[in-house]
Amino acid sequence: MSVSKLECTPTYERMPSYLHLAEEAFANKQNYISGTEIADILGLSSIQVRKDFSLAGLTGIPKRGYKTADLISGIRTFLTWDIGKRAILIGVGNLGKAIALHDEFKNYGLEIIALFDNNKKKIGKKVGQFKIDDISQLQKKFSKLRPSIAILTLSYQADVQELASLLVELGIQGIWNFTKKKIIVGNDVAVYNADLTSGFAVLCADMQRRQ
Amino acid sequence: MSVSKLECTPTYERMPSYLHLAEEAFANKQNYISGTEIADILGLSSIQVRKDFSLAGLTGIPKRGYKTADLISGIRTFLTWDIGKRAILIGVGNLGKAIALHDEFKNYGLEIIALFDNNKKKIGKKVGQFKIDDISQLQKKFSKLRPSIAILTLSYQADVQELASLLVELGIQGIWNFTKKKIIVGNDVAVYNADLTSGFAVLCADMQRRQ
DNA sequence: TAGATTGTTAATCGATTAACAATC
DNA sequence: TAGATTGTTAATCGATTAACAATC
Repeated sequence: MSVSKLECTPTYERMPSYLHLAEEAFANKQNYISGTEIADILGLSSIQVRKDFSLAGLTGIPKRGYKTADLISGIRTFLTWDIGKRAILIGVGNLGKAIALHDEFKNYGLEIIALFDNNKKKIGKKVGQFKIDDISQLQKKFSKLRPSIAILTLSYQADVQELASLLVELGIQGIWNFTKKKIIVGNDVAVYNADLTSGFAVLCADMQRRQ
Repeated sequence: MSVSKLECTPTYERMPSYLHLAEEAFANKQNYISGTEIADILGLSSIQVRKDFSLAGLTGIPKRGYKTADLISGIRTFLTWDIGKRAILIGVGNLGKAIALHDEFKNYGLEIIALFDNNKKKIGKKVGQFKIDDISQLQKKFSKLRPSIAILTLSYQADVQELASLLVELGIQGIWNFTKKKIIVGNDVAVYNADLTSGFAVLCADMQRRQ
């Protein structure tokens, strides 16, 4: 009997919106929130909310609902957002800048510690608190930085696979890939493809469907 | 007998990467590409590629593969990317700016025609070729602009639902929602939630799984 | 207590994968 | 021709939804 893979990607995708809602409720001094209430606000079914919470090991009290404080700490633990993760960002274009300056990520345990680019005009310039590093120095600086995550926001002309292979060799554990290029890595490295055009394709299909 | 809903969201999500690959192959004077080749490059199974193409009405030739020129025009038609779509963008922060300046969206039929913000310091300033408009003028300017899509890149403190309801009332057909707030709209309006933290949650889960 | 809500098992639905005939 | 590849039907797998007992 083999161990189940237990993907539940859709469940993980929904978790941040549950967390956000629980934080709002908690800030409003609401101690409990029911699955029905959450479902109504997020446009989901209450069954799905309860099932998701069950998968995350979150329990509630019949007739009262879920304790907002428990939801917040429970979801953060479930997503490992209670553990700090060091990240480097490569490709400081407009999108890279937006992500680097999005200080809310800190709340999710994501700490961006360095920015890299290959453009001589950008290297040395400041973005927020960071001075942009030369990508040719990546290998040299990696061991001091010790990042577990690399955020790739390069232009699509770059050789993203070569860069990804180097990062894997250096010991990166996760790659948040905003480029259009798909990358192939070993089984011990996680890759999430966040190319914005995928979402736009789904939106277009949905618009067509609804006329 | 009711008509099938025919969601196939995962198929639509994969389409842009097929298109990108076909464009690259075509640019390299490669007239045909096989499903096996595409699968290898994208890290998918060839069965899935063939199934996706079948759903999109794309046909190939046994032993040769799919004509790259046909893939390009076929996928663009399937995604309605051959039809121009006018869009307004609301919330000109770092992410909004990055999307407004990302000129590649033009190739997908997305034409951003106006930017709005509520920050007095930003209104009137230029971003690329656009002068930022006052959000209070949205209703007044809408009928001249005639957008079908609204891109929401506001900060999460804003009342996104109120804004979305106004947009729907004015006749918007699709909302590309980058905020953390989920929005509820009628059945004739498409919403795609593109909150970046969902993807980060999946990446964290996958990293944990792979240790 | 009565009734609302949780938690879980079973049923359904949709997407992926397997198998294989058709074909250039 | 032989073999690689397409296209499709059937089987499997996983996620969603339904049903309902447990419970505060």
